[in-house]
Amino acid sequence: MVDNPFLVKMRTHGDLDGQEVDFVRSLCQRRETVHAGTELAPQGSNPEVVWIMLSGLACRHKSLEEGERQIVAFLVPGDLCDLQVAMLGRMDHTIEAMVESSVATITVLEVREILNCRPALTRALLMANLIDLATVREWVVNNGRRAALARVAHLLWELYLRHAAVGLVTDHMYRLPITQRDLADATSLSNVHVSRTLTRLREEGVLQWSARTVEIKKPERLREIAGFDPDYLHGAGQRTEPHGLRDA
Amino acid sequence: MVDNPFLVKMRTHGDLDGQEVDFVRSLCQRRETVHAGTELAPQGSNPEVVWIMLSGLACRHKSLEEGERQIVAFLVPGDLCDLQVAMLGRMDHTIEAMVESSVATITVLEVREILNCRPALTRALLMANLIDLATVREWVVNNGRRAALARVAHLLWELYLRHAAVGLVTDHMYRLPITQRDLADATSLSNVHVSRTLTRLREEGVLQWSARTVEIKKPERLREIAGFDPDYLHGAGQRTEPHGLRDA
DNA sequence: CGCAGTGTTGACACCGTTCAACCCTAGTGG
DNA sequence: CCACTAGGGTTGAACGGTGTCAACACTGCG
Repeated sequence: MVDNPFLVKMRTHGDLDGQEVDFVRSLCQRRETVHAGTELAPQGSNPEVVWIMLSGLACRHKSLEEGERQIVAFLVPGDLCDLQVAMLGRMDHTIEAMVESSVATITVLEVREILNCRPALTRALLMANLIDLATVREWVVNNGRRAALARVAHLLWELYLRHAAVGLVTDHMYRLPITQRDLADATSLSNVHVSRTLTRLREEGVLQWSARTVEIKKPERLREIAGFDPDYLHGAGQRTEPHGLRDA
Repeated sequence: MVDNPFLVKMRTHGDLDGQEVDFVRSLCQRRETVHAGTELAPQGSNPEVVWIMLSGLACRHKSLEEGERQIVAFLVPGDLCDLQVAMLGRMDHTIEAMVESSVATITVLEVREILNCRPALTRALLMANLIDLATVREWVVNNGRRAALARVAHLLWELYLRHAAVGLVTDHMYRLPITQRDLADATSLSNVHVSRTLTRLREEGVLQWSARTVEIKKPERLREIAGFDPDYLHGAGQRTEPHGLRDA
């Protein structure tokens, strides 16, 4: 099993001392397993806790009339959701687990304690928040201005980097246990066109996606097709070529 | 002249006492006038201050190859930019004034002071941040899943509500001193198609846009065309029908 | 007056959608 | 062990919304 992905992420956003590392570990004690389809935070609800993804995959999505929906973010292990909403708002979208996932819950009180007494950790949380914001902005650009091929490539490359950043890439492969329809809902394409687009990427030997696992075969080419500029990840994707980050 | 729009906005996000009101006013003392086209924060820069828009209009945008660009947010009076970036990051996009604008600058030190000593104001800032985030997400939905007519309608209605929330709507009119190309860059459409779409809205008598001023003639119809759900503004757009909010 | 930027309109092309048929696989139950 | 089913993926054909290109109109300004 890899190390706690949330801890890994917090460490990349700032140097935590031993005490703070212990504190982060203790935060992730209260765990819960949710199965695929569970709505952690339905639209309209008032969450009283903040979730930390420890394993699995979740997404934020908004649905419009007629069953159409748009996914506006993926939550991978290490991500945490809705610091602000838990403190002062109502969900304007839904957070849903896409596969069986393990999450830790921390209370608003614990969050306040962090903000008051843990400057290094606070800084790391702010950084994570900044990256989340930048990522949504990049999605506007991606879904708005790039053609289907680049768009799908961009998303799969982003997810590759984000998984790599928390040690979840092995031999250029990461798990992506979602359907093409989910990918379509994230890229604002139709499921049919996502299928065609993936076929093209596969035929060009850029990547494989089977058994719920994405394998990047030509990283450089994929990045090029995607027109990817990693700035928006603010360093979280710097280990673009993870070397032997195996489970251990 | 209307009241300080930043103060108006902070007050809608929490009850500030007299002392805090004074403090907010004092924050907006150090003003600066920037002309159209000024890049307040170019991509790649490390801002050391936080801006507050007092008048005018600005946008965040990212450009791709070949001069294409995507606007990812508009900044109207009362908005403030980049709390987090000023504290810990580099700009991954550009903030640019679209017309001559008046901005106040506050230093990172002052921000820290607020976070440490002004709980009500801190709360209001967090709320503003939450709404900014929710707004970008809504843009993903808007640009990704709605047809051109609804998309343009949605954006113009959003801007209507946001101007109303800071007292900048009079007789269902607000100033929007931008070009159709700007609108196209925000909605991920071409300028030509924006032109056609606006013509349709005009022909249906829903709105007018001339002399850099948008006049909403059939609010209910516009909302309907847009498929607008105001949830994401978290109450900031509740005064949907401002009654005689005249300059005074 | 001339110019440049902006907006409008028409013709046409194209990317992506929709609809439909079909395949493949995993899971279920007999 | 096989038959059946359901969901997901693939492929083809036709349609349509939006982009592109181009010409022209309008406006404000030097």
